[in-house]
Amino acid sequence: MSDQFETTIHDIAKKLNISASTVSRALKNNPIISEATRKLINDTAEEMGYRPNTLAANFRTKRTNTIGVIVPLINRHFFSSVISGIEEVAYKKGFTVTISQSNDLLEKESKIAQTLFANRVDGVIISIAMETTNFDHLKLFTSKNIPIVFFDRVVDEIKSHKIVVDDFGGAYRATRHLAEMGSKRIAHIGGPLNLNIYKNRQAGYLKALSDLGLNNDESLVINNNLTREQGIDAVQKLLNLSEKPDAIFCANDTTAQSVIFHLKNNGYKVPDDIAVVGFSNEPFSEMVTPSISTVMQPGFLIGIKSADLLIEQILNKQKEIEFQTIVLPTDLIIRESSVRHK
Amino acid sequence: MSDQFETTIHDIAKKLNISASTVSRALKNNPIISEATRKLINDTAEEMGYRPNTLAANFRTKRTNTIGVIVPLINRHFFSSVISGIEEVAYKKGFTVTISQSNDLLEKESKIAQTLFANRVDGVIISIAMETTNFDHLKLFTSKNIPIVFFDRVVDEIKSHKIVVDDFGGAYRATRHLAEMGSKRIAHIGGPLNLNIYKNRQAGYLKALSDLGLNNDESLVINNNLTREQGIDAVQKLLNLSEKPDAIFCANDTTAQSVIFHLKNNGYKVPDDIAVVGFSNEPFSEMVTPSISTVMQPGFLIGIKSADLLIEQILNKQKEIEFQTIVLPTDLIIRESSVRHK
DNA sequence: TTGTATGCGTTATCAC
DNA sequence: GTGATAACGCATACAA
Repeated sequence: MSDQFETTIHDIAKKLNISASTVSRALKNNPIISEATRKLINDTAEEMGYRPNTLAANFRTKRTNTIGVIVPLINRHFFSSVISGIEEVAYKKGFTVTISQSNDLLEKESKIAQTLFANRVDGVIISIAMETTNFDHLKLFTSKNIPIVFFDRVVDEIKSHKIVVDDFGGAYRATRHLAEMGSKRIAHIGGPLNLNIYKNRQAGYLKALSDLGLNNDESLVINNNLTREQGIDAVQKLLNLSEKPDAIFCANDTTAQSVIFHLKNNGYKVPDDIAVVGFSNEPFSEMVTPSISTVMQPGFLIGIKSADLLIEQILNKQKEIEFQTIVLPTDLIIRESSVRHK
Repeated sequence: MSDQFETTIHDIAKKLNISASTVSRALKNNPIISEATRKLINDTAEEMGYRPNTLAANFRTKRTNTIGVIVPLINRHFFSSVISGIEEVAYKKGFTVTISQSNDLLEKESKIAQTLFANRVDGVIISIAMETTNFDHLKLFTSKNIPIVFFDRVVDEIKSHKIVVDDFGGAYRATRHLAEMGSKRIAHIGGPLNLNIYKNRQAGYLKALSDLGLNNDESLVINNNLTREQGIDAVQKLLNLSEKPDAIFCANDTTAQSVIFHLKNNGYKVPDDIAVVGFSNEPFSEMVTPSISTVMQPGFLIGIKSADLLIEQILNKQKEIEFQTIVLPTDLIIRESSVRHK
């Protein structure tokens, strides 16, 4: 019941009448140790039930082989996909992943950062909270030369690797697609513009409109936090316009779904009366009726790339690094909610 | 650019001409230290930019304030909800959460367990992989008196706290509900029976049938791994029967969705020809058409409870604990896929 | 190829 | 209340 005795490298050394350093080297497969002694040591270690004390090693080396991940909310498909990708890479490379959620609150994000810092994570992967506009808590890491990789919601002010998706291009193609389906008055329900992702989606939408020669009517653009309730409010506002839209490009799928729901409830046909495109390709979007056209973001791949870049940086800390911003492609997935039958 | 100098308690001690032990005590708010010196020390610490070295403390105390979580797949709504709950509690109580996914593979689960063990996590929360039938890798923890809490997919062989939901009751109510909607031949697509959750769901189904006086036709029960593809195979088998079912109770929502999809494609009306109920209340189930009747499991609450129990155990390690199995209620959510209009 | 000596920063034990 | 000292288990610079 009580914690047992633990064998250390010293115990092994004593038993074999060799030094602890040799044991230490042998166990880490240091090539300087002869094959014979290595084998002897490994066998004895196993026989004695030796288990390395990671805590001691971490303490000694000042490294933890741990990477910290901060996301707004674990329980969101996009983020859990990213985490899944991070975890996969990290696991393969012998890193442990510590995950925290900011709940989109700056204060919590800041506390988490301090905890991770105190726990000496070797690096951080983060998508910042909606609230976050001050980045002092992240400068903790950069000031100590601890690498950060941003994804999705990135911070321009901090020099680091960044992984984003082509929000602009995705939004641009979505908007053009709506036009190609015969829409003339294309509305947009967007997110908070302090976040680049939403700014870029909106920019893509606007650029498409101007390229298409459609006049940009400001009453057709509504920005909110993209919740289900706000989606309903927004679409109702659009329906109250004297000139209603004939298409709506929503900056996420949740909004698209609530928009479609509200339209159907009010006797509008989707896509025939009003076509809808969302963003993110949440799992539900292909399952609902009508299935939702949307823009796919490769969450799992983002996770893979983020972890790859971070770990590379951790392992090559001395090197001067040229920071890159990787833009992963988005894909327009055309489904029922935007394809007119007439 | 290079890692800076770090102030230690010795630096503070030297500056104040006191001993390091006093500094250590003061910084940990040990009441034995006088208010005056405590304040002096705290102020000096701040002034000198002191930050505690968690690694050293962990090493010394053999504790990490970290709890390890192992789930089959992070990127599944139920599991990410649980994780979300765990993270919330852990964060409040000053614990860090390390998350790994087994991908439902015993080998990976086992390696993860060893890593967590080597990293000296203070406790583990786990839902075991579908494959897992041997538990040696988990006995690692119990043998060293490191607490484990199981949730969802629990292990009878290991003594510990367990959090499950009332699978039996949920399945029972789902089946009765299908009967109340006029179904006479109720089929069941279940999961692997080495997992209690699926065994219990199946038992609830069977008990309901017997209570209802419906004869239990073995050809109406199919067990598989509940993937989308296997769901389609299973429902096709059921449709090939000379006496087809008029209702199907599926052990998860993914299967329910693929079953409904296949039924619609083959000209069957859901629920009128064949009613369907799923299990888990995945987010998509209320959004699809027809919306899926299902059994709700309180994922977030499971996370909260698991973390509460685990942390309590960690903090009271000396006490003999009476292990409990907490059964959280499930709720039948009735939607379109099971409500007949005639 | 192996051994010796030392230190990492903290906490625990004992003494005062 | 405070101080002196000894670990904790490992890794590494240096010596041989």
